[in-house]
Amino acid sequence: MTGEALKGHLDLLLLAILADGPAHGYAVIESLRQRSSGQFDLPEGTVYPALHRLESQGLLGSHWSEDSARRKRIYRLTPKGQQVLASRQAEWKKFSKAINATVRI
Amino acid sequence: MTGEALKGHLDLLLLAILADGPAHGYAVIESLRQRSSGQFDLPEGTVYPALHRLESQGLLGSHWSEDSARRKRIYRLTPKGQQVLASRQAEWKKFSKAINATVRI
DNA sequence: CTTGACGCCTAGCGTTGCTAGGTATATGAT
DNA sequence: ATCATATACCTAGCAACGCTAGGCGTCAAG
Repeated sequence: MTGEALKGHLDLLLLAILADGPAHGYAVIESLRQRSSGQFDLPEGTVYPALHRLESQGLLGSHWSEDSARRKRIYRLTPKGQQVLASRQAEWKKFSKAINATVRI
Repeated sequence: MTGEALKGHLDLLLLAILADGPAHGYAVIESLRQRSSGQFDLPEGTVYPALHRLESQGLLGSHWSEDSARRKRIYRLTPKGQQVLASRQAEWKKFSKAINATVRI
């Protein structure tokens, strides 16, 4: 359903989800689905590598939760991640405005 | 400036430009730049292959203009291209709404 | 005891925008 | 005359990224 449209915008989505508080990968996928009313129903093979990428870039931190029998890797936004989120939001606004202006919607 | 954000949305832009009438590749690039106020300043290596792809998909037709000394390949929207443009526009609206809902803008 | 939800992972694929290079004509400045 | 710039086209190959498809393991319900 999404085609290739998501490319380059997934980071914004993940950072925005985690700006509401720490969460593990599977929960992120559910939040994505709920907030978008089912539009973003992303496979794990999309989300997990993206989270790893964001962590390797220093935008996310993670730790393994111990209180549950099922292992969960909890991600949280770093200060750098918050800054990048803000700039990604601004970029998205400019981008979508530019698309609308070009397509004349 | 665009990063990878454009991926999957270029077709929409090109179809929308050509919906205003036939044009050659170089003119399409200029229209893109003007309509987006400079945001979409795309290299030829991006636009020309994309036009070829759209033509091979039957969304565009083309012919070589003879009246000018400089050769120009004039592209025009096919009926199929108009249909696809309409659905791409609808997809873009849904997509941008879903992003805004997820990011909470 | 098997199905399904939960929860994680990664190798490799396909698409796509872009870089970098090439060709050629017209125009304006030096 | 010559050189730079704008116009106008092209393509091989690169890099990024979302996704498929597979795997591993826990837990609850039927």
